[in-house]
Amino acid sequence: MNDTQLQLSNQICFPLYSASRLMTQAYKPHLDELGITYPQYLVLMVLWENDGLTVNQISGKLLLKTNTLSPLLKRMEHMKLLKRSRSKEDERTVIIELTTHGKQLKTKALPIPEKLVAELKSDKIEFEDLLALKDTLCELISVLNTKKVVLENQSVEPIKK
Amino acid sequence: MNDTQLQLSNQICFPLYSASRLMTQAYKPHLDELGITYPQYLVLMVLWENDGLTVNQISGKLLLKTNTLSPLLKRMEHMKLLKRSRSKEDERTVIIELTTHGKQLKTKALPIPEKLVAELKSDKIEFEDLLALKDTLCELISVLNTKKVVLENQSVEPIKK
DNA sequence: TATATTTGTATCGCGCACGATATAAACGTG
DNA sequence: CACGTTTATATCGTGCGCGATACAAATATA
Repeated sequence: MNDTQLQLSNQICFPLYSASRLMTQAYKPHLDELGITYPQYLVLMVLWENDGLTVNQISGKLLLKTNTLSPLLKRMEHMKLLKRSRSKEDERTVIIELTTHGKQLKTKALPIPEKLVAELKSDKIEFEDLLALKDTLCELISVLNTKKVVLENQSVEPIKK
Repeated sequence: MNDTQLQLSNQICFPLYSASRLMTQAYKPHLDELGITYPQYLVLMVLWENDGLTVNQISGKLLLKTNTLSPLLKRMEHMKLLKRSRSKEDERTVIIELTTHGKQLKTKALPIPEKLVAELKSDKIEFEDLLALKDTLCELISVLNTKKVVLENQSVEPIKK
């Protein structure tokens, strides 16, 4: 293990952290016009694609814990963006469905990605770089997400026999 | 503008957001042993490299607003990690200096990056991919950070004459 | 069928992040 | 020197994000 690698992991995580915050900030003025935050936008995107999901299903798609989603969804219900209701088949699960207002926001949200791409346009960044960025990020997420499950299983395994 | 491009900003922003959170989660067990959080670790890294910076200077290095840093630094002072003191030359600025405890943590933090690299090791991710990821992220940060300054200036310009 | 375990969601406490605002020190300009 | 402006930091309110915990419904097991 040499010094290059030692420095690299520091330099991967911090740019990741900063880029993520700056990107969210770049979305903000556009989302402000819809009166929603970035996490709320994520929930809406999931529901626009597939309405009527349970809290657990949204949790799986956004990689957010349910203790983050519960209050988030409750706020969105107060904002009349969606409706929460217990499932008839399984009283534990909560079904999340978009209201008319929630569905209508999709039209207003459609031009946002285009605006962001325009803002990101730069002499320095090639389109191919962004595609490669996306691919590596997804690999990274896959590895980190799998690793987490493994660690969780490891801690559970000794208990069950 | 085709569909691929239209969706790209979402396809970039969400992985960025998820990868950042998962990375912070991956750091957590290691930072727990030092009794610090990831943002606190960032502050320490900055100070280990260059002690005695002002709040503004730390803000510039971490791209965090001072209204985020003020309480963060205050918590770290209570934890006996650093000392805050007003500058003699300019009573407005606050100098942040590491305590002996804060300096000593560096030794315990040194092996952390190595452990993280080991955890990230995977068949799917090449070392070169991580280097490219870092480079593109830094370009992205540069563009987003510059854009923000430009937007701020634009909103100020009309006021001053 | 009782009881133990698992599952799905919610609540609580804490630490960020950030926009808006406040405040005192420093600076600039007439 | 007076006074308006800028600068450095802090405070406040809100919304995440998550670990720990709670709890009821569903499921498994004895």
